[in-house]
Amino acid sequence: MSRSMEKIVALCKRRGFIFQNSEIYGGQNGFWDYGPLGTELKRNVRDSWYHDMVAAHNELVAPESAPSKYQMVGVETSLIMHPQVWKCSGHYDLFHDMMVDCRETKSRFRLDQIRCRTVRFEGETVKQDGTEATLDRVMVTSTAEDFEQDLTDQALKAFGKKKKYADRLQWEGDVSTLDKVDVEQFANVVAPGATKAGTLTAPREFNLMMKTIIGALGTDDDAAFLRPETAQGIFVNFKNVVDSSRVKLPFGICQVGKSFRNEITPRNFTFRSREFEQMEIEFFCRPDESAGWYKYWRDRRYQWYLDLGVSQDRLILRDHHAEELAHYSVGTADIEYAFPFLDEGEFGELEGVAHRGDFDLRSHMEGKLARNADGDLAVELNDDGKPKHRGSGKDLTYFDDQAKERFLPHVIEPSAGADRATLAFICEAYHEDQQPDEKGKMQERVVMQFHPRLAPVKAAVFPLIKKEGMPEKAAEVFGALKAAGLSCQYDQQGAIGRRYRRQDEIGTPYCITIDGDTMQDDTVTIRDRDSLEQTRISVQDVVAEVTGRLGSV
RNA sequence: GCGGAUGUAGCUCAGUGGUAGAGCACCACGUUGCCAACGUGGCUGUCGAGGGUUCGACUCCCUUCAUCCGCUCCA
Repeated sequence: MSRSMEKIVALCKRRGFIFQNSEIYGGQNGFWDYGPLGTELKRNVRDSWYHDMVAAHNELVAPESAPSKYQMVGVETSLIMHPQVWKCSGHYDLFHDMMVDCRETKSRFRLDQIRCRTVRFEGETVKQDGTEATLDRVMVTSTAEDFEQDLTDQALKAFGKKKKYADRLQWEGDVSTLDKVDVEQFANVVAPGATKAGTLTAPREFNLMMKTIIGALGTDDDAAFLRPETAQGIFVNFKNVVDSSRVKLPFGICQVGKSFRNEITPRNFTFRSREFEQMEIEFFCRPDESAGWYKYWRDRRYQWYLDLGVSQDRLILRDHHAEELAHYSVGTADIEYAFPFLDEGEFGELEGVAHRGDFDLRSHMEGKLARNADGDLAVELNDDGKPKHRGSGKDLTYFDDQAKERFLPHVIEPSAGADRATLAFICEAYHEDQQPDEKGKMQERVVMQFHPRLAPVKAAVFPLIKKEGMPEKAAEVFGALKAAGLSCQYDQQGAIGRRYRRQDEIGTPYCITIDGDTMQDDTVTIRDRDSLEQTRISVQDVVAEVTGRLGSV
């Protein structure tokens, strides 16, 4: 079986799943459009998620393996939020990085992460890139953890000296970081790992948040951002939801919606896009119960993909290592899929389940948090001792009227990518197999083996031939399926085998054919996409048979 | 952002400094009638975009956009 990404992308385009955005104008890097079938598919992904997580959740019964009963509600919040939201959440600071590229080593660095120090070596010189000049004083750099040692190594390497001459280096000034160095000086800087000086480009700002302007006469003062995640819309509405909807801890607030990030390198089809859709849950619970809920959501969300047909061989639940954790996170697990565009043994993130403690609610209460010298989270202060980004000042604590306690809930965040999930389901569905044609000769078949709940078209209806009343009868059956709310296609074009193959290629699970017998005894055949098995059923049972086979949708 | 490759019909691809091609798909008619059938006929192109060289550019040159691969980046 070949799962080459190229073939999957071609099929997506050919059959109207996914198109390049603005394609007739040459395309737009990092943006994709869903065609008719892709729209149905993605809607089924979203609907399945919302149905399984929220709509069908019974708050009166504790699911097996859940620590207790819980409630689930939804919100739908605006794409653009108050700019202060992003300052307090930490996105504003973290998304604005000054970066430099090295022309020699082809590597890219965050300016503030490069340590540097000026050095000379007894009249020895270093070549300058792009000129004939030789320098007797250069600034060496390091991104290593042990930068003191690394700076020494870099300096010796630059001057072409052996390690034993380390004590003959003449250092000037203290170790600094490159963001504090004037750009004019960059010609004398030896980049990490480089052999010549002056290979760094001028620093460029990488603004990962998408900026926009509010107001018809908007100036830069009216700058706002398109949200880089939907989660903050939930956090800032936490109090509203608690005050308005009689929810009691533990409960989750869910949201499905678009988010935007200026990814540096959009790549791999829809996997890394600049506009993408998230399906997020922020689950609020008592701090002392948070570990149990974290485990519950990890397993629950992993199982969700398996239940929708993703094979266990290609789906992993991976706990982050301690050093991989974001500064606020107590624990994070990724649900990852072995996409065909990745190397063997590599996985791409579909969803992150994070234990976020009280970080988010606290941030919006008190202001932007950062780790202090003791390693505790505290409001980040400016040099003048005032909060760097002031919070809302609103009380976001929760009063537990059973325990008579007031506290800040902890949060478990299962954050799924709707486009990534859709892409994973597409990749997972793609199969090539051999099926016999009418002469019994084996023919290559492309079949999208979508789980029936996700299949963009649930059933297709064919009259075996275009006359003898069959099209009319087929139209009746088609009408009944449509009236039942099922996404269906009617096709009387071409040979029957070709019509089956067309449906296989878009993953339609069931094909219903009206033939000569139908006209006699009012029965039709229903053909299964994966087994090719045909069963004869009564016309009046068609809707019940199809909905029955589809299961709960 | 860097390096390499690619871009021609709906799809897969050929092509040459001198009138744009094939197969498949699609549509119509006929024949057949349950797994990519056959016959006949038909439709389809800003040769990714912009500029330059040339009498003439799909072809040569420059720029640009997009996709893929490798680096890099990814709170």
